[in-house]
Amino acid sequence: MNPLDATRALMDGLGSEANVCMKCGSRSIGLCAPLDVAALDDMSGESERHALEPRDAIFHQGDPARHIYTLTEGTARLTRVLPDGRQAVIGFRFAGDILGFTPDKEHAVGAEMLTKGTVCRLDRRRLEHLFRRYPVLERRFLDLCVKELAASQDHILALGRFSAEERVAGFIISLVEAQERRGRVGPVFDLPATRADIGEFLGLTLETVSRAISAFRKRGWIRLHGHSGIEITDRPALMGLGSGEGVHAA
Amino acid sequence: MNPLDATRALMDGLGSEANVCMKCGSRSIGLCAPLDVAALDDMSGESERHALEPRDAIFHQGDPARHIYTLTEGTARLTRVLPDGRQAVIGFRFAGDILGFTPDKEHAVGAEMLTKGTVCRLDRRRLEHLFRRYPVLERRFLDLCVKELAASQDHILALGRFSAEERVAGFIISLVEAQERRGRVGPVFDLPATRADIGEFLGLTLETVSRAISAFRKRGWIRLHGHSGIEITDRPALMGLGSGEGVHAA
DNA sequence: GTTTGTTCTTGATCTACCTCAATCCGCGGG
DNA sequence: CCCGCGGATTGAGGTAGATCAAGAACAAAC
Repeated sequence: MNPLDATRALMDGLGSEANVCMKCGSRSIGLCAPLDVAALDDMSGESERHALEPRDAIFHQGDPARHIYTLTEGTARLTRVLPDGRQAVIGFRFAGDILGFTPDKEHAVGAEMLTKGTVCRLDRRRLEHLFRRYPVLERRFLDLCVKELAASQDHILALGRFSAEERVAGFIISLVEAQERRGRVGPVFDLPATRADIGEFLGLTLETVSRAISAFRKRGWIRLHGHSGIEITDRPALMGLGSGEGVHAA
Repeated sequence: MNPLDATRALMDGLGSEANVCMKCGSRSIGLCAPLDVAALDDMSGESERHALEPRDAIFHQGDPARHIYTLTEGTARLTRVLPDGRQAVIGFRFAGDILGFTPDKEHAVGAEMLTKGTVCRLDRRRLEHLFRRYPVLERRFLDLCVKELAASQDHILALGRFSAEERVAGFIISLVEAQERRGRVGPVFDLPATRADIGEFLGLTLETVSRAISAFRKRGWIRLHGHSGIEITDRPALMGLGSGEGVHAA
């Protein structure tokens, strides 16, 4: 069921390699950022890397929450399904983000890859040991957690008070900023998700998302390159709309 | 401006009293829950208690975030205002909850009391020292943070996918559960907030909240006692609606 | 008990977004 | 090159909830 099980045999060798962590592209932004070389070496032995394809699940909603994951490459989607089948996208995650920490015994959300990528898997108990050995790691974890909480509050604000266009504009801006924080430059970037995914994230339908994007295009705020490529041509306009400046926007 | 400043003189004596923490009603549910007597004694010297009246601000959006607060008695509201004046209620907080932690230098949200109550104020830097002295405290803080993150995701789900009645039902249920976790029993409990506050929390107008509550009353799911008193007479019905069972609800 | 102000309720209308439906685009395979 | 299919776009009409407006219930002060 879980594709990680299927790929385990293939990847097991990698996990024990001495200095995988040293080569990790997310070393400078993820959980491990504050660790020194010795600690990273230690960490290599505790973690397993897994390569994943688009649409692969990292974990399912309801799975026992035995591991914590770091997304080291690629983009993932956090989803939650309701008893009656409705689905919501809780968030998107990028290289360096942590996935799967929960106070409960089971995952309340599911996580699936949107692109190819890799995750780094850590046993929850071993992480607790690591916390004891490297207090700076626990501090880092707490920081990331508080940051995520702040981001959640932004999203709550957007869902509760923003119009459709404001939400889409804010989403595009936050994506660009997330990419820039990870070193991506250049005017055109890729939407990692379909209109349907974006809609489920923003509490809108895919048609409404599409209409908002079309409106931005017609106003000359963005240019589209294929379905997923977006070039921002009027960033201030987009930012103004997406951050709640309301009708006073320039 | 900040009412804490105004009441400081009045309360300063209290803060230095040796064993305030021992008498603290929130000792068993708040941040300090895992601390032993010696640590609590230590903590007493680091924290200041403040009594607050309804509508008093604990801190304002934009204030420098120099302190962390524990709400020891009463109910508070977290709000956020947008550049154009729109306001959203990000959440409600009860005895034992922590307020005001943020990764930034300024508070991104404001916090105001809805009832009379008391808060316990801790300097952020001193808290870091305490973390070093009592690692169990940092662990506790992390736990509370992760729990809050899970609650935020629930709220995101509700705002994005729930109908007005579902949101109001879910809100009432979550309130009751929060009260019960704090020892409150009995069939009738008080809504801590006005219809307007509830609406701003749920992304609805006060009229829509009122209509939902009226609908529940007409269905015999609740009885009202004055404006804020609610007695739940059909809890399964409310829970079914409020947890996303959709049209299949019994 | 009356007054006064606040909060809540209920009704009528309006609108942003949803829903349903048709067409279009872009990309990979034959 | 053309086909086929999963997305994306665009249009037309419906609806949940917003908005505007009038009263009613409640609470606190006198």
